[in-house]
Formats: sequence, C-alpha cells, structure tokens
Amino acid sequence: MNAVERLTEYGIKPSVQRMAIMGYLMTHRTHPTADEVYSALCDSIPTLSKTTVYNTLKLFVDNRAALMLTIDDKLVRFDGDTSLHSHFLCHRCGKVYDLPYSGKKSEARMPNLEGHNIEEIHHYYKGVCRECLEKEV
Amino acid sequence: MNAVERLTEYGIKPSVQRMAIMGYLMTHRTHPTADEVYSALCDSIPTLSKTTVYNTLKLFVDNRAALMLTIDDKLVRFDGDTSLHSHFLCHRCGKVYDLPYSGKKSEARMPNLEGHNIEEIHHYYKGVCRECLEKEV
DNA sequence: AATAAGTTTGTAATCATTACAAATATAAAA
DNA sequence: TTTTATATTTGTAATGATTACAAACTTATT
Repeated sequence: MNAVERLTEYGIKPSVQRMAIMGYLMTHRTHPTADEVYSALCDSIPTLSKTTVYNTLKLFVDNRAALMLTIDDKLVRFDGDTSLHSHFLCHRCGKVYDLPYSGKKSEARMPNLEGHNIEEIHHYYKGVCRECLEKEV
Repeated sequence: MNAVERLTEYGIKPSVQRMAIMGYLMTHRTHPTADEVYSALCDSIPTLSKTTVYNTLKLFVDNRAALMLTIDDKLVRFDGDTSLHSHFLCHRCGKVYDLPYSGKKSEARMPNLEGHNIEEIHHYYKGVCRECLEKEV
C-alpha cells in the first residue's frame, strides 16, 4: 500500500505535502517528531512550512491514520503504524522501540471500562535499551 | 503514613515545601499538574515559588516517590500513588481516572523485554468518561 | 559565631506548539 | 475558458509550560 491509498482509505484528500508526510511515516518507523518530519522533507519540498507539518500530522491523528505518542514528556512523536502495539523509550539515547502489545488481548477491541468509552490504548515502557546497555561495559 | 514518613522512606530530606507538596499529592488523587499544585499551596505558603514546585516534583519522580504522567500531550501530571495501575484520560473534560492495571501481572516486576532494561510501565487509556457520556443525553 | 552545604526564590530565557491572516492551489459554476 | 467558491499551505507572531541561573535564604557543621 502506498501513501495515496493510505490517505484515501482514511478519508483524507491527497496533496503533495500530505503524501510526502504520510510517505515519510510509512517508510520511517522511528516515531519521528514533527520537527524531524519537517527537517527530512524540507529539501525535497523547499516551500514546506513547519505549520503544515503540524497541521497535517494532527489531521492524520484526528482521522486515525497515525498515532500520537506522548511517551516523552518533552516531545510529541508520531507513528504511522496504527495497529495495537507497545512502545519502549530509552531515556539514555531517546530512541523509541516497538514492542508487541502485552495487555490483555481482549481489551484490544476498545472495551468499556467502568462505564468510560475507551477510544485509544497506549502502553509505554521506559528504561535503558539493549544498545545502550551494551555500550555500558 | 504521613508526608514526612513518605519522604524519608524515599531518602528525601523533609522541608516545609516538600512536606506540603507531598502532602498535597497524598491527599489529592487528581493527578495534578505542577501549576495546580502551586495554585493549591501558594495561599498557605505565600513565599512558594513555582520553580520550587517544578524542582520538587522532579525530585520526587527521580527518587520514585511520585510518578510523572505523560498521558496528556499538553500538560505533565503527577501521581503520588506509585503502585502499578492504569490511567484513563477523558478528552472531553480533561479528568484523569485511575483504573486497575490490565497488563500481564507477570510484567509488574519490571521485566527484561527484548534485552531492554525496563524501569517504568505506563498504561494509558483515552476516550470519553462515564460522567461526560451521561451529560450527553 | 563563622563557614559550608543544601534549599528556595524570582526573573529571564527556551522552545515546542498554535493562532491567524495572507497567499496559493484546487474544484465547481457560469 | 473565466469566474467564484472552497480547501490547503505558508510565514510570522504569539502562547505558555518548563528550565536556567544566580541571588537569597536556611540548615547543618566546624
């Protein structure tokens, strides 16, 4: 599936900027910040505005074509993979890793907990990643 | 357990400000922001500085006497209850509710997932809370 | 009391994010 | 095609939570 198909699937009309941003999310599974998306694309789209990146990412999230991760208290990150999975933040190198979702699978279908209407589930781990642990020695 | 005991238990030397802030966290399970803590205490401690509130909450978190919640992308919230439990954010009224932890209990003891050293687990739900759903009708 | 160490305070910066209005592009109507 | 309306993008300026920093203050130690 390409970026255009992905956008239309979520009811988002494609444009040069939207395709580029969605394309970046699809090919870079690094959970980038808005600023990282902007920096990566502003060479190929010289007129690109940072406001557009913010607005477009918000549009994706509102239409459930992307996830907004609040795992880091400093920066909001975005994830083009909207399937249910967990995230791990290394507080040493700042990288965010994907992990399989470890909550009860029965809750994957947006349960109704204590009367609340659940729309999103986020599962975050924090610590020191394998790579940083190896460097330690 | 009172605030002083709690502080010393976590190796934090008590002070007027620290006792007041820890006391507030212990008696108000509302997951307050730094600003809310400041506003609540600045009457009883007129000289209190917002910087102190920020520094002190950070001190608590560093010493694991409190949790920092990043469930909301706008505001960092704090929780004096450091036991393993989940949180639910209502995106209509902004309130944060406690929920029982629904991940695998076996992971409660800080597992070693894919070689990473896990130090914290956060489980966030988002949606519309029971109270807001009732008002809707 | 004098000195050192730890804590608090106020002000000024930082910096990610948003508000807003002008400019541009796309679609629809004439 | 031209005109008109609608949608999208852009740049600049503001917002606001958080932090840096150095002075003031408090507590502990010599």
